[in-house]
Amino acid sequence: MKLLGQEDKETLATALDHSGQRPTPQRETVFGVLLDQRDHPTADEVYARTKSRMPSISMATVYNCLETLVSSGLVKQVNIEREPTRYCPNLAPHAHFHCRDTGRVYDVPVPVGTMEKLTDVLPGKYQADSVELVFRGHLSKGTSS
Amino acid sequence: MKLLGQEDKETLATALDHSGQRPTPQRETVFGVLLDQRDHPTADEVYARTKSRMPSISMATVYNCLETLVSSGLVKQVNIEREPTRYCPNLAPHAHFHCRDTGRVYDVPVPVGTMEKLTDVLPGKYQADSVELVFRGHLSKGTSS
DNA sequence: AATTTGACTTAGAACTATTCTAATTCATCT
DNA sequence: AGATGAATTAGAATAGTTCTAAGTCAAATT
Repeated sequence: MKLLGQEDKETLATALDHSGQRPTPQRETVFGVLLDQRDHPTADEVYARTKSRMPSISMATVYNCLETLVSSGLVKQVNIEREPTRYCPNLAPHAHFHCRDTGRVYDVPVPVGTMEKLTDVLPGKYQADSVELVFRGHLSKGTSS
Repeated sequence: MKLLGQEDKETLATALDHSGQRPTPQRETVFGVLLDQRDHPTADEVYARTKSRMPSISMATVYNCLETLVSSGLVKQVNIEREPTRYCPNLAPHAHFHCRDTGRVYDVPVPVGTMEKLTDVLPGKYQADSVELVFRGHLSKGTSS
């Protein structure tokens, strides 16, 4: 899939507008890249994929667009160890699994309320507004992708 | 406290020996720095603190020592967002709280079994050998340090 | 006790992901 | 059409960390 659907386009426009920013072809294309292949690409990977759809785009713009998308709340950054930042358009609360063999990062859905429940371990003085849960390990063999 | 106690020295020697490495004055001093002030210092901070006890030490050696301690299992790295890596000699399973105001990182003790239990959300093909739980937010006012 | 060996330390260069800068382009508003 | 300001761009700069190559040191061997 090459272009952003009408629905996604409106999601983007609304979210950007809400944070006082404008939809642009570059932002739409980058957003489309993230929606099309949800494998937590790095900025480099987003750049490569975006360039194949819009050859004139620059790395700086990719970083700018990603930052814009993050600030508008449409995309989340995923940082694991000291590896390059990855980008994730999955807005539902979820955990991540980081495969030591391939370096790949997988979304792990969690039952509703699970992430919020975790804050129960926090002593009262800590007011958490975000919870991050990352597993690291291996995929059992016989699994693909 | 300036020097490593006999007990800690033996812990260090044993752990290093176990991974085929040697205890050295630099490694002992860096380890002592981490044990003395458990505030998740960055390499820069460890360097500054170590230098005040052993002025001739170099940044490269601090990185080397930290890496040695990590590889021997005595110290854990704590990575939050893209901030500099922090170092933590707390080996018990625990979570972290990252204060958005100060950037400080706090250990959050969790009930025995809690971290392990989290792996229940993982589909079978994911074999986790480590679980990382990080909260981000603010400290309610009226609390110190 | 001198020599060898190999691990450890060190200074500085190199690397990499990301951010910054300053110039240009572009769309919108008068 | 001209002005305004946001967005894009190339390349320079930055920062944390790792690498390199030379020097040091302690233990093992002669």
